[in-house]
Amino acid sequence: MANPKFQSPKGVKDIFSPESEVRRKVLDIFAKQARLAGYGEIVLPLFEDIGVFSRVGESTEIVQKQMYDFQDKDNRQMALRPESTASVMRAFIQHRPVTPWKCWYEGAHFRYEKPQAGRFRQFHQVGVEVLGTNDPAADTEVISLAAKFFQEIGCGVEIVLNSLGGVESRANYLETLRDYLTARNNELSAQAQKTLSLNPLRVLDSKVEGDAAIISEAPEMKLSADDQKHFDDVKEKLESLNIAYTLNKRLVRGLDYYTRTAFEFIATNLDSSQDAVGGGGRYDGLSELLGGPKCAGVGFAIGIDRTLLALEETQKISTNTLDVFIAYVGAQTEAIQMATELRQAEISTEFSFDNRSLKAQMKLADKSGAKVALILGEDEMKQNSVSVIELRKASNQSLVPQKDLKAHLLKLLNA
RNA sequence: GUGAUCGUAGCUCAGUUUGGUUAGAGCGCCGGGUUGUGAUCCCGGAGGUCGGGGGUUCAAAUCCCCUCGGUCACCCCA
Repeated sequence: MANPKFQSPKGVKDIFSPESEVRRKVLDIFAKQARLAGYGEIVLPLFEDIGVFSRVGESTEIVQKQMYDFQDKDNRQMALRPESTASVMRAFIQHRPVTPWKCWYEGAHFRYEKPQAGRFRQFHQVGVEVLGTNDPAADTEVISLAAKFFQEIGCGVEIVLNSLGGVESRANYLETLRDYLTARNNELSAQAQKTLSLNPLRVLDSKVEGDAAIISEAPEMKLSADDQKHFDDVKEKLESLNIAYTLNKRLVRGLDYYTRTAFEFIATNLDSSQDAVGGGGRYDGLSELLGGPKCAGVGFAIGIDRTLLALEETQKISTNTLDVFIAYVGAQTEAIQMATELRQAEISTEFSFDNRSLKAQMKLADKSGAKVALILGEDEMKQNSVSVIELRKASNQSLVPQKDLKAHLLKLLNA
């Protein structure tokens, strides 16, 4: 990094090929899986009125200190989206699509945080939401869709599952827990005390050793009969699909709006503290929070940057390589024409600029990874033909009439 | 937000402890090794105001301060 006058902002990165190629592939696989399950894409704004997000998680860190907010020229308080569920909900309330409504999305999200392994200020998420049903089958479908995605891209994940109770039992439990923890406040770590004032549920997630005893003695969430039945149903259906999961009563999630089913996807080969590659759950009270009708919902979000990080170790996804490299001697125009024709036939083709020496061009051809090099020089032009060299095989060169070139190449490339 | 650590060619780094002639290596890049042929090999070349700013000194990549950025942990989360 010499002395560039400008560089990318803190916590934000440029992604070059071939890394970007892998990423594209992963995104395509997600889109395909979502469509296969009948989800339609929703393209949302990257920023919203700040209220859309702040309403939804007043006590969360995401809203309290990680919001990338700004004032526009009309003095409106806006925020770059830190997540998309709230945006989806806002769009739903605004346009009222027929329910049950299933959508998927993909795009950049922003959180004003100190960057770290697997954590950036701009990061890419994909996700789905199902609105207008509390059928446990929806929970299961959503989880199995994510599981299928991870399987397709070859990323090992552990599915962690919990139930946070319905809107009412969750609220009741929150009170019980708050009372209990407040009573023992002075025994808690300073960190936990701070968390307690924000969200008692998340104290259960404390990793401070001294808090362990207090946490283990804490009253447990009692699911109502309905909530328990719902949860059992979700589990049963997951089992019927052979989707393995582990239960964890401590799983709480970062946003406050979750109710009933909550889940997380933990990358098995990521040992950094940022090993959650995705998460989601049910949010049956969210619509009302944003001034909408009563409307149940369930969904998840998956962090693509982190997923890619987890994938790096396994390198399961291969990127495309070039098919043909055209080297030319005094025939640049013909080379361009030929490249255009081959591309038309969906043969990926490249040639070099700047009229370089044949030797230089052959070196480029080799480095480009092309399977075949073509030479278009005076001799070939005279005979209306092209020299075809199979780069990955021991010296294998032949002269092919230009009219037969396409067919010849297709045969070589498909062999 | 708290803390640690790093920042020298496009990349990976040496040199910083014990300040001192034109700042090095490997890889990569460009060119050449006779007429139009890739890996390998040989030869040559380009490329750095040592992240930026200030200070100490006869002298700073090397010491001090500030700042920006990277990395990592805590917090939290995707």
